[in-house]
Amino acid sequence: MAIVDEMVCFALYSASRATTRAYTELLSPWQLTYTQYLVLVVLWNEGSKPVREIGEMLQLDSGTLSPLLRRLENKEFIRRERSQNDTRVVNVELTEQGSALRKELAHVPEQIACGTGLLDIQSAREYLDTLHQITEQMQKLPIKIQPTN
Amino acid sequence: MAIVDEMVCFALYSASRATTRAYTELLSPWQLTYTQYLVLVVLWNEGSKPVREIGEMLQLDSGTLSPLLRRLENKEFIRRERSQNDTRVVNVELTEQGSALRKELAHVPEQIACGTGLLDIQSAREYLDTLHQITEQMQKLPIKIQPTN
DNA sequence: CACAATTGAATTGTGTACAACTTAAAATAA
DNA sequence: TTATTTTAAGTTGTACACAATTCAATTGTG
Repeated sequence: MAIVDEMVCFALYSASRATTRAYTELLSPWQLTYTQYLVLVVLWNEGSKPVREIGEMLQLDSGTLSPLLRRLENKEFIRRERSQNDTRVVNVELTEQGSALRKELAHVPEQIACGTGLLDIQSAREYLDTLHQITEQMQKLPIKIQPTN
Repeated sequence: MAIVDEMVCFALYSASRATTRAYTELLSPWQLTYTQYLVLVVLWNEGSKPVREIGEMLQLDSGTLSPLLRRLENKEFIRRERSQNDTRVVNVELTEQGSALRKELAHVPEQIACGTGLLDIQSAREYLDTLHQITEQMQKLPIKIQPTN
């Protein structure tokens, strides 16, 4: 059984990489990576957001986000502005160009949907549940001794 | 539906990263990454193999493998030797230490199995099938015009 | 044989991931 | 209020992942 689980992990790793490649290929005319696209999706759906909240939603830390946001800023899809209330916080907002991308990239979800090969919403949702369960369980592994200081 | 498919892609990406983190945490006493572990698994199961074949099995190219193998060689878990027949080919073989790791790391699959939360072989296999299907489909995306030169 | 095309591995360059650290600012406690 | 702690973002360093290129060796073809 343990060997099958390791096969599941490898399959997960392979499927994730294949998916990232497919996205990046689709997004190549805009010179966007999958992770950059994810940040844009967050902003399209949620509006301006501080770096920390984007990080929470995508489970990415500032070590990943800071340089990524700098690149999105250089491409002029986003702007970064320090918050007035709390100058530690940097708010990320879409530029005109960044907002316009939403329509330009409307074909991406459709294209990707062909790639999952999932036929009905029912099975897709069940699939999602299992993936969420794996993510949650893996985040608990390995069972660490809680720091007590 | 397309939105659900994008959710599946993100869930895949999250689950894969959580899995890699769990492995790397488990492997940290040996200073091994998940990808390095995968290469060792290949060698434990298949014996010495040229770089190209390892790359085929893990779907990794020489740009990833060459530096990774150098690191495994520095740790003295593997050796690299140019083939006599075809000097383009580099064969990768386990060292004594590298072979010994197999027993030392026997606990890893068990630990990881707890992390998938998959209860029976039946559902695990079904899950595997779907992951393979996604990987295959994604590799076909986007439908590219075949170069005709 | 000669030469063009292909192959195997390595290298270079870009972009994540992520741990560990730094710095400044804000919240809390003493 | 001062001192301590916590928090937000950025920086540094390591290691994939992968496209593109290089180089040498081999294979194929005329």
